[in-house]
Amino acid sequence: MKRPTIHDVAAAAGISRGTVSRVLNGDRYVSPAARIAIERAIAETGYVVNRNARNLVRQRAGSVVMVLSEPPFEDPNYTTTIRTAIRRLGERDLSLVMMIAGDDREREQVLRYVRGGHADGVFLLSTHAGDPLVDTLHGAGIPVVSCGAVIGRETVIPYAACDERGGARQMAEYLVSRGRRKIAMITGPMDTPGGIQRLEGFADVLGRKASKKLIEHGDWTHASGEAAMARLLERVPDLDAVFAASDVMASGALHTLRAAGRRVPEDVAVGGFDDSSVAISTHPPLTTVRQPLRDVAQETVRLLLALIDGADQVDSIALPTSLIVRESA
Amino acid sequence: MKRPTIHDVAAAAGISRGTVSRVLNGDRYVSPAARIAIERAIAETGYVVNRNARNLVRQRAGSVVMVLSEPPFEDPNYTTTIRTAIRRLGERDLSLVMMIAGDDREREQVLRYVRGGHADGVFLLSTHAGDPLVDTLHGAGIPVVSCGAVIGRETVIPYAACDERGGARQMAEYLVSRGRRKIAMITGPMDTPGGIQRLEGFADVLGRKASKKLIEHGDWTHASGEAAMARLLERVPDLDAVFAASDVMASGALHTLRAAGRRVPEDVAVGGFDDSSVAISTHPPLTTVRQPLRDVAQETVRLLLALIDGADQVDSIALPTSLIVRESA
DNA sequence: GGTGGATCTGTGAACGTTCACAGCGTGTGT
DNA sequence: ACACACGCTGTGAACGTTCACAGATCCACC
Repeated sequence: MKRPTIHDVAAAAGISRGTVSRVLNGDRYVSPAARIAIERAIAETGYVVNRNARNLVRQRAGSVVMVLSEPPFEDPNYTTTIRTAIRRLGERDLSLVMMIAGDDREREQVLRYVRGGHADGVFLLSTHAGDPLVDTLHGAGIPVVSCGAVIGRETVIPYAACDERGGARQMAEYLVSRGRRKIAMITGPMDTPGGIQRLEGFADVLGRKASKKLIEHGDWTHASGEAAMARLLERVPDLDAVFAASDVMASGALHTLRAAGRRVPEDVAVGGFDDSSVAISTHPPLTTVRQPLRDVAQETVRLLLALIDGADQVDSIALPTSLIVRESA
Repeated sequence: MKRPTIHDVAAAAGISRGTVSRVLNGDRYVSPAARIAIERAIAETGYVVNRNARNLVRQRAGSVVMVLSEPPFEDPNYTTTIRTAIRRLGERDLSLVMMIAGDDREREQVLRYVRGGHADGVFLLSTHAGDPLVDTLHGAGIPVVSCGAVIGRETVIPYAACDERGGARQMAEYLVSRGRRKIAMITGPMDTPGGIQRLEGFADVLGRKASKKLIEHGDWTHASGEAAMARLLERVPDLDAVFAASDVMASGALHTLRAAGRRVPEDVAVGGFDDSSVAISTHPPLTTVRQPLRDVAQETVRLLLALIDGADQVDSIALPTSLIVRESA
């Protein structure tokens, strides 16, 4: 009934526990005979190392905590990121613990968890500008990385992200190349990298044609896309294209455009961002910008592992996006 | 630099570590004076209990593992479920470890993890019929629950789920009540509860009108919805309604219908299931069945906690769904 | 044949808790 | 006056590892 310990394995193999520990940890200096005997004993007894004991003596946690921030925008990307992170961390025998840092109580909980040494590293996801947790965690002396830049802390928290600005440029250039003259934009919240940098990329291409009149801000939701589109139409009735900083907001814009009697893409071209599941469910399907989500997650983990392994500095990285042309533009 | 231990707290408070441990764990039999002194010492030193040491001696893990199954269907529901689970488990100071069980290697990893005593319970998510992990985990003697029934193991693995069958009945009844006569269905995979039970609910209402001709199977994807709809149209050109077992498949059906020149809902009414983010991004927005996702996750956790606390049996539970009427039907 | 370096093994201590036990006052009932 | 329960406290052992150290064996080289 009781789980076998290293002593049981040692006894079964007729060898001391020190040597068992050595083969467990892949030390050299173990005779082939001992190794074989021990491996057989491990198989026979069904022994599995007790992580609590190991981590206790090693003063490590054996896990990484992924911190999600509220509010819970419907982000279909989370799943991919989580899966990828689990995979990569698993290869190093690190488990992934999930935590939420929505309110102060939860932030406190995360901090206690990390301060208590229960995690070897922190993986931030969708943390927004000014989140107090960022500095406290970094101050706690534990490796912290972010999937997507943390606005205002780009130099202190290493991150992997897609090239937001470049992706927006791709879309803007495409719209221009299709002969659109009055191109509006619905941005994300201006305290997120996706909000800020996608607008920058848009402005890069449109130059002074990207006037205030043609810019509206949303909050990533469908409803905010609808509303922003309505304001744009009222202000600039003759616009002939709109670039929404997310597919979900683009689908909101689509609804407003349809209600206003505009045809897409004939009258107004619509561009999205993310290539999420909604991109193919709209009518017409969205031309959008795809993020290399898997690679981004993978690189984020790589940075974190490097930090955990003792690197005192790592370089943030931006991965290229690709334009997915469908029927909306 | 070193983290303070219980000894440091004891020294700072001038009391033995036994008493410190007692206040840490909320024992009675601690004098008010001692309690105050210790609480101050804890605050002063910034002490946080070392979970590895605690769990080692208690022979517990202090965490629950949530097992995701492949393949990675775009399921926007995951995020809600994960968040809710984290919240509820956090209240009990249990952390949530995520694992993937897609291939044999990963299943082996999960098993080793659980067998090694690294988890106090297992939370299954979207496990499909015949997954070998289910029996092995259950056989390992660890509490296992599932969010959504595990087909073929309904009696052995307790679960919380939405009332799939009832939800499908709601939709079918609604379509009938709106005067639809030839109602088709696009089901999910028949080795999932959503696939099987939503079809059952449909059949409950339609009776022998639910002929083979009017049933097509999909695999939850957009593409499969498109294809199934095409087959249905070819076989039964005069159908006047279709119920897809997921919003994503419904959006695929919508595309096929539009391509075939059918108007929705005038010619063909379309119903979905899930009320996911795609439901409002389609044109027209989907009439669909909403699952009480948060409650389902919450109940699943409740079952698991009961099991962990020693209950030797708990009752599975199905929560009521609600019909969300939009424009597609 | 002695010295010294590999290679391999066993042992004791440590990691930071909890828990059972024993001990000690203090009051209460007989 | 005695026993006894009650409230509270300190101590030693245990949990299952790893790690540093010391020792043993073997071989090669001078």
